[in-house]
Amino acid sequence: MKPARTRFAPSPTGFMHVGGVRTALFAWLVARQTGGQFILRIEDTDQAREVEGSAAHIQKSLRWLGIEWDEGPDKGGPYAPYMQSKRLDIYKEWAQKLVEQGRAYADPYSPEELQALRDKAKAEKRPFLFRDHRPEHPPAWDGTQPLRFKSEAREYDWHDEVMGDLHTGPEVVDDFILMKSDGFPTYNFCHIIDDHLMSITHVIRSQEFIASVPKFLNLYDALGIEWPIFATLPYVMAPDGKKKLGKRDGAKDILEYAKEGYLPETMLNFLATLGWNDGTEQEIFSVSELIEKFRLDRVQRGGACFDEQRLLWMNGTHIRALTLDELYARCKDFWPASAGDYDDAYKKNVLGLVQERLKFFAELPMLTNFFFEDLPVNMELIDGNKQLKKFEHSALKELLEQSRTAIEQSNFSVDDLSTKLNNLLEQTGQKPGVLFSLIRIATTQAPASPALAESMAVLGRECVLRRIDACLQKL
RNA sequence: GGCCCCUUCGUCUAGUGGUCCAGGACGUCAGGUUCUCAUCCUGAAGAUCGCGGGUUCGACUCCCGCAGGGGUCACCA
Repeated sequence: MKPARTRFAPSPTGFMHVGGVRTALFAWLVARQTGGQFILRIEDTDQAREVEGSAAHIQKSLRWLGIEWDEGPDKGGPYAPYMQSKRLDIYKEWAQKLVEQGRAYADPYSPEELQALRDKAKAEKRPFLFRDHRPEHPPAWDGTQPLRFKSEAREYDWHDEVMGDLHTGPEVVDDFILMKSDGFPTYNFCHIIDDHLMSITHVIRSQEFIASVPKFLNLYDALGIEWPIFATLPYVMAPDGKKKLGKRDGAKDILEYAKEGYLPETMLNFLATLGWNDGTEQEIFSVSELIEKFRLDRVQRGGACFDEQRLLWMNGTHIRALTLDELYARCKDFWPASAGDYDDAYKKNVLGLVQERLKFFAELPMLTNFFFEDLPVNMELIDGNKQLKKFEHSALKELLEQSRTAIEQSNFSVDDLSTKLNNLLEQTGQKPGVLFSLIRIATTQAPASPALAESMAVLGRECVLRRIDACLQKL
């Protein structure tokens, strides 16, 4: 496969959510898979909508995900600059070329006049086409009027890597604005110039642009630019499945997932398999597998719902696949405050016990706090336990005292604790459901915890006995 | 409204004429793994393949129509 040059070209109007990330991901995968380049280009041509700091935020998001770009505003490259607001002269030059060729003209209408024409067409129930209202003698373009493309009404056939073979009639090709009256180009114009100048081979973008492609094709032809390969991605849908996932439907800033302790490889795996599969039954893909196996022509044409449940499961799966050392390094910012004084070895032991229970790192404090601090004795845990509530407190106290004696004699290795615990079962004649529940609650004071012997081994003799004593006092 | 796209279990999907009275995964439910939670394992429920016509010996798969959903028709991208 020839090296592809793909790009992600966001406009800096806010944070990145999963839809944008998926578009970037697919473009990046194509570039990496073919040994080509992935370019980041900031499309900041709408001054009114621009949000301060959002270009930096987008870059931060991509970096967290590991979607690295080869050329971009911060690192430059052979086709710099990579920010459209810094390329205004280039667009002006190309616009001038079109004017000279008679393929662009100054738009003399005021917004009100234009609106009146549109309203009239609508009232008469016929489609509005600007090219039906071209001025006979347009004024010379001086840069203060919008500049329009003089389109050529014709039908188009083209291929889209995702959507297949597409066709439209001449009615969708119309004169559109190339340069706005503020001197900035429109997306419709400058993305074509930039993609050409930057030698972009694949234009990978989301669905909202598909209806405009014939217009773009007409412009490519007028400019004498060869068509790139098109790939149109369907939307990521809101959970209701009806409309595309937007901020109102809970589309979160992708960095929120970082804060909650989702792994970037989870996000990549999840987003890639949301609307794409390799034809096998594989669900979990590493990033390198994704790079190897991804194919644009296996991307679904219909939108796919964003399913948080599946994301949660997938993150747990990726967490479990990590070695303990990797996991430890990744979740270092998520420990409960009470863990502060404990050393790495202890925390690693704790982590080993909760690894298979962790779905996302923000759960770490809830899952591990009792390893770092003595929780207050909570009689509810005993009185509400379906095995223990049948017993009188005095009977439980006796049982726990007996247990303490046995546990005290252990060397606190997991094996020895298990042996002692098993002996205790015989001595007392109790079922594990009773005896182990009692000891587990006494030593953790947590509604849920890892296996008993393992937990006690990590907590250590002093701590276990102290907690049992505290519990005995309340019984 | 014109044009374009889409339509298989609740969700993500496999499936390119017979191997599909439709397979996998998430989720749900049940059982098992000496206590809880989780993991893991096993099992169950869950899709008349949007609807209606064709073509064919045979259609989820091909053709036509319809319906529903989505997108687009900006000096936004």
